[in-house]
Order: sequence, then C-alpha cells, then structure tokens
Amino acid sequence: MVVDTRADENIDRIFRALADSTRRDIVRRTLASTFSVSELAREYDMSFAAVQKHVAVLEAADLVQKIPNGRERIIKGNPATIRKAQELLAQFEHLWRDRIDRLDAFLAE
Amino acid sequence: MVVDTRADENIDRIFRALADSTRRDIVRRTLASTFSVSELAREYDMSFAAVQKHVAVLEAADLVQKIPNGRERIIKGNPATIRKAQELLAQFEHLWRDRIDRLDAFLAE
DNA sequence: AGTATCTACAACCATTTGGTTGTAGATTAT
DNA sequence: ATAATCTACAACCAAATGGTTGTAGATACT
Repeated sequence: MVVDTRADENIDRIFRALADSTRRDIVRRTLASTFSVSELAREYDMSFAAVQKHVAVLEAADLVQKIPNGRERIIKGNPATIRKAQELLAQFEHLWRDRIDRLDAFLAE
Repeated sequence: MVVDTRADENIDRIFRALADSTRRDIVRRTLASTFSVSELAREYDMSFAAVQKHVAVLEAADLVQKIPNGRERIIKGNPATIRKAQELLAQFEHLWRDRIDRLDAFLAE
C-alpha cells in the first residue's frame, strides 16, 4: 500500500531539488561561498526570475537559506540537508550489504 | 553560463528518480531482495502499468536492472549508482568544510 | 528628491510527469 | 489446445515544472 508521509514529502523535495544541474550548481556555490540572488543570477544564461525560482525550490527543500541583508538576500547552502540525503542513501547501501552478508552466510553452510 | 553535459543529465535522472517515495521503496526492496515487476506491483495501490513506469524510470537512471527470466523480469537494485549519488553529495559537503577551514585559518591569524 | 538596484510575485506557455485504461505478445500451466 | 499470467506499450488526462515577461515594493546611491 505505502502511503506518503510528511517526512517522505520532505525527502521528495530534497531529491527533486537536486535533480537539476543549475540548482546543484547553486548549492555548490552557496556552500563554498555566499551569493546574493542577483549575483547568482549573473552566473546563468536565464532570466533573473528563473534563477529566483530555482532558489525558491532549494529553499523549500531546506538545501539553502535566504538571509535578508538590506535590499539583498544572501543565499547560504545548508550542509545539514545534504548530509541528511547522504545518510538516506547510505541506509540504502546498507540494505544491499545485509543481503550480501546473508547470502555469504548461506553459502558458508 | 553553465551548460548541461551528458554527465549532468545522468545525475539529473538519478536524483529525479529518487524524488518519489514509491520509487525509493522499489529501490529499497530490490536492494534487499529480488522482485518481479508483478510482485512489486502487488505492493502498491496503483495500476500495474504505473509501477511498470516507475521501474522504467529507475532503470533509465541505472538505479535498477531488469533481468529477463522466462516470462518474468527480475528487478535488481544497483548499489553502484546509489554510491555514485552518495559520493556526489559527499563532495558538496566537502566544499562547505573547505570554506569553514578557510574561515578558521583567517580567524586564527 | 529622484534614480538605480534588488527582490517578490503574478500571469502565461510548452513540456514533462504520474497516473489511467486498453490492446497485444510471450511464456507457463491445465 | 486453451486458458491464465507476465510484460510491453500506446493513447489519453490532470497537475507540476521550468522557463518567460511584466509590474511593483524596498533599499541604496547621487
């Protein structure tokens, strides 16, 4: 059956947000340094509004934080959310390892 | 400017595929054990064709492999692709660590 | 005060996504 | 041989996505 929980929706948002190279690039840059929205927008071959939307998607996924500073908004990458995604994938890998271990145990009999 | 390369499109597909709880569940199951498409379909409250499509998305992302076995197709989760995604996220985290290290070095002066 | 810059947000459009039903081909079971 | 099961795939639909332009509010600069 498998019903979507609140937590699942958050995970959906994180991976969905990461499934776009422009957004991944924004995450990279804002983890390594800080950028205002306009500074980011100058880096890409698309409208300011488009970049603004990408930032909004990242913010909704908590991959990025928007900090008001005068008329600017400073965008900061959020390593905690990256780590969360990483840990989920690590769990997946673990499932596989467990299966292999069980197989090995079986063959060892 | 940032142009989408072939490699970027592959990454897009991986994260896009993971951005759906049904698909994540399929990955989990097929990493831990093996399932035919029908066996998988029975687990979810949607049509067989819908599950078939989810499997196709996972296969296109190389998160899953489809192995013919008589009239069945056995679906196997692919840990290598999970690991690839994990490593990319680890690189992201590294960018952040580098920034913090530079900041520390600056403050230490 | 007036102008330029930065951001927010609405309205619109084409494409993609996630589901459906229906049809047909292969393989297995009776 | 016939029937049942498993898979593939097309056609369709509503909603979401990724882009655009345009308008307007705040803040900063001269």
